[in-house]
Amino acid sequence: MDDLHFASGAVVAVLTAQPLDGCLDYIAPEGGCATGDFVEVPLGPRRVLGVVWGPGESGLPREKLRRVGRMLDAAPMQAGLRAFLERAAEYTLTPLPMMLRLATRVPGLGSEQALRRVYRRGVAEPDRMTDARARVLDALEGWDGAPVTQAELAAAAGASGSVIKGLVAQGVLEAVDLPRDPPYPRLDPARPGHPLSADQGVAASSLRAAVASGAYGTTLLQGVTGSGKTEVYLEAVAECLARGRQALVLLPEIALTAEFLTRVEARFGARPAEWHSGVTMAERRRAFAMIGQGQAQLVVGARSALFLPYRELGLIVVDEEHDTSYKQEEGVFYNARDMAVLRASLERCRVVLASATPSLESWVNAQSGKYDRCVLTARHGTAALPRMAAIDMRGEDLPGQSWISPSLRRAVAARLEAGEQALLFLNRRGYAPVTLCRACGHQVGCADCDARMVEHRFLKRLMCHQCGASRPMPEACPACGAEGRMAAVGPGVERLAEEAAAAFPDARLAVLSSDLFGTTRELKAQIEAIAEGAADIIIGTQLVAKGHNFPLLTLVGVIDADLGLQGSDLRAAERTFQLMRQVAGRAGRADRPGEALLQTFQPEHPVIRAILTGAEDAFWNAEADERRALGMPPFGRMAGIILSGPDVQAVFDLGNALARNADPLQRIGAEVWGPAPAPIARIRGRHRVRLLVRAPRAAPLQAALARWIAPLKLRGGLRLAVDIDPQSFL
DNA sequence: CCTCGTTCATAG
DNA sequence: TATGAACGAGGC
Repeated sequence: MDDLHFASGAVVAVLTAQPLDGCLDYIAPEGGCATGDFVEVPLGPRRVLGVVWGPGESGLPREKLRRVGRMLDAAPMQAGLRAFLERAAEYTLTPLPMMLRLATRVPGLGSEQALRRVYRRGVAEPDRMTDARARVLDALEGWDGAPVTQAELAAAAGASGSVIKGLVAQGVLEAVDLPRDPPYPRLDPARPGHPLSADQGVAASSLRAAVASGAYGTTLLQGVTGSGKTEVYLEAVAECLARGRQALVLLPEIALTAEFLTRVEARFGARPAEWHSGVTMAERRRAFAMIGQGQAQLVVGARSALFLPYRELGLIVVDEEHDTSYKQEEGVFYNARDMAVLRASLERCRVVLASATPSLESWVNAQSGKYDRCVLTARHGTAALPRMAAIDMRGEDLPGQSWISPSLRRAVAARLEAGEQALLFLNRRGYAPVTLCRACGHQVGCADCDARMVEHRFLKRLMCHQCGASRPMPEACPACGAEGRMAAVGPGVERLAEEAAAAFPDARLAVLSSDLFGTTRELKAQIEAIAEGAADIIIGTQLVAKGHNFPLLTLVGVIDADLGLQGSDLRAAERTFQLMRQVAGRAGRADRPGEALLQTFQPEHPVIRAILTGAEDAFWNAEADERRALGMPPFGRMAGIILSGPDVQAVFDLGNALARNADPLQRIGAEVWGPAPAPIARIRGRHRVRLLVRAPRAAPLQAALARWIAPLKLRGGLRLAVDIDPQSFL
């Protein structure tokens, strides 16, 4: 994408962030403009933000065009980012203006750079030295030349602002106006890092070499839990910074950034820029501006950080690359891991995908040689990998309404005796997954969707885990009216906690489930307390699998290891494998290997076997083969199903039906990303809703849709189009 | 006949 | 998205 300059009066296409289909043509302003310039353009009665995108393209007669309003004070959008937005829009079947919106979501873009007044020592001497004046000058001395505002200086000196004013009037102090957003402190890549093990050293130097080559490439950094992946990729970051290019580290959860920032500070001597939904408006504005000026060397952020205007990006790290939170399923649908690869390929930049349990796509790409691969086998700082074993539930004598097998119970008791911590893992929130009436057999379902309601006893409510609806726990059956006959069926973590409390009355229990904590801060505090030994038994859902360390933990018991294997979900096996390995990896400490026990009814199931033996390659091979047999390439292409019609309700009904009842699509190997909650566009009177599908070739997808949709009766002039991405960048 | 609320097309 | 035009219901 070349940068073009347009003379005043030329016709240019301007991309706005308005919900249109594409660019609009305008007349270039006095003094001309260039591609990438941020401008303000008239749109109807409004003035909106836009970016000059290229030469005019509509062919409309000149007299119908309006003139670009004014140039905005922001670094022009570079060709790399513009190309990225275009390719990403194509790939995710998103209108380009919506992509621009992702890249311009920052307050005050284009408004005058605000100033702040700071003070430094002037040439004059004070006419009289008073106590307060001396304190001010002392405080200024102690500030070491860094910019200091009046309020800061007054507070440090314990004097009022008028003392400072007085000194300024005499020329003892000098006021200077600096931009409000200060650059980020320099990171020092030359500082010595953590000492690396032999394994880590090999991986680190290969990543350093890859970054140094200054070319696009992707490396899968695969390392078991505790093998020290972070130290290794921080070496790649160091290499990138040393070469004067910017680095981006993506993390799946905001909760993990605080700890990571501390590690960066320890490694490079200062804190990097941060970008995620929890960052304040002022800090966002600063980060956006500094990244655009190349004054932020390292950015740590969530997936949206991919759309920032880096000056010279040299490295993107996607940590925990298998994590499903990288999938954005609202508004613009994308997977940040894929978009990282796309952006890097357009910026001659390196990508590092780090995970203990890579996604199938990444594994296949590494296997086929498309990605390089670095493997860390040894654990760092911990004894050894946990010992894995199955508890065959067919041979366990377990009374009804209880779920902790005698074998597991003995193992937990032994750990408690030794003063160690145990984790009971059940990936099911709430008290019981099913609530039914013993009088008529009715199962309480959700009124808004087709899922069953889950009892949450702490909250005394029924909740729908699919759509979030909730209602008070009913006394009487909603179907037959029988009083007091509602029964809980099956276990959730809350019920498991009840059982554990009865079985181990002297143990201190802690339940970790995402719905039990109001704020991330409360959750963090609880996790820290547990890590320091405030609980003997932890009972948790998949929350505990996500990157938090429990150094005292030596036993993990999985209550229902088969849970994720039911259903026709294409990724069921992959997800179960990842989850089990991640949870098991929590067990073990420096002086003592851990143990993981999986309760299962099918110990011979290939997924369970793979989890137990750690035969990952064989497992991934089998998975890849299975998808090939479905006619699906190991990683699919994106396809969009676009529903369009004048009746918005009809469009949504069908969109939801497609997303929720996606079996026919899954059977042909397509992974469906649910419909956007709002129409993506309303064009020429027709609403459009789009589902995104990672799919096999177009033909089977189209055939499956036709078979499926035909009997659904398209209400209200509904139309359906299937749009298959013509190429894949991977 | 006027006012209010809602729906709908439209933007260069 | 945000605006204004168009329309219909209801009040005076």
